Amino acid sequence: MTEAVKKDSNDVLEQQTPNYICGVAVSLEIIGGKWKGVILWHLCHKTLRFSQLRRRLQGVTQKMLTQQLRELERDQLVNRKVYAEVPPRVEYSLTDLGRTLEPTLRQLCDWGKDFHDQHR
Amino acid sequence: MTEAVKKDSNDVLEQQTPNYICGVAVSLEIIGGKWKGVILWHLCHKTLRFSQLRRRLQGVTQKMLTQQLRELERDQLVNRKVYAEVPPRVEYSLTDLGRTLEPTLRQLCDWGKDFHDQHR
DNA sequence: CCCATTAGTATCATTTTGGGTGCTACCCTA
DNA sequence: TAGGGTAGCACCCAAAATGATACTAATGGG
Repeated sequence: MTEAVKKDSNDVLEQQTPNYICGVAVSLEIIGGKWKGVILWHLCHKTLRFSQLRRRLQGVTQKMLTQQLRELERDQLVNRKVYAEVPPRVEYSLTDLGRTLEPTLRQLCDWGKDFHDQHR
Repeated sequence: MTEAVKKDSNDVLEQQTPNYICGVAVSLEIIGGKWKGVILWHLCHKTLRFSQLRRRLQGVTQKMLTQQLRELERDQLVNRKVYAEVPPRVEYSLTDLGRTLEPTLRQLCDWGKDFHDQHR
């Protein structure tokens, strides 16, 4: 390994935020990627069924949406409720844990809009 | 195209956050990925030179770090200051625009830590 | 002289992510 | 009876992100 990590004596005490439990990294693993953040943000506003979500996420394929929702469900941010109806009906909503992301998502949304506006 | 987008009459007025300018998506494009968020978070605390940053980002390769920093610089979140010294010295710091991310990064960090703790 | 340090670049290879297509079952409507 | 709407799954492929490795130049220390 060329990338050996050596000690830096001027630097040892500055390690306030070690990478091995950097919260930022954890969060971005969960809500990162092309769709998850946006999915959660939509579900913040209201419970949606699969097809509603798909329409809101312009450009997402069925496969991707299913996949992302499965992962969010696995991470317990999203509830999946299946109704035994025909045609099928499945509703997605935020769990309590999912709701704890709301302020963060709001900030991401606001910041992103500002950024987008500035860069015109 | 099988994925045709049809109108949903029950749904038209619910489009509060159209995807084509969803701030969340914009933000995640900028700070998403494996390293950018963490890089910014470290630079929030203090200006760092390349090698210091590299030590803090356990596991990053030189190439990735350079690449991510170039993109952050291009997006005007990070300043790059080169000192004409030998051995070379390059310091990275947040721009004013970069600083506007601090509250968001703080929330991401806190949430990520909580999430990490809960899942043990 | 030899080696380490610094901040890179160039060239691969690999892994992760995202996407296209086709299939299903059931019911309703035209 | 044909077609549309629903929420998927399976399979294969393309593209993007990430990573490993080797190389550079200038200088100071031993």
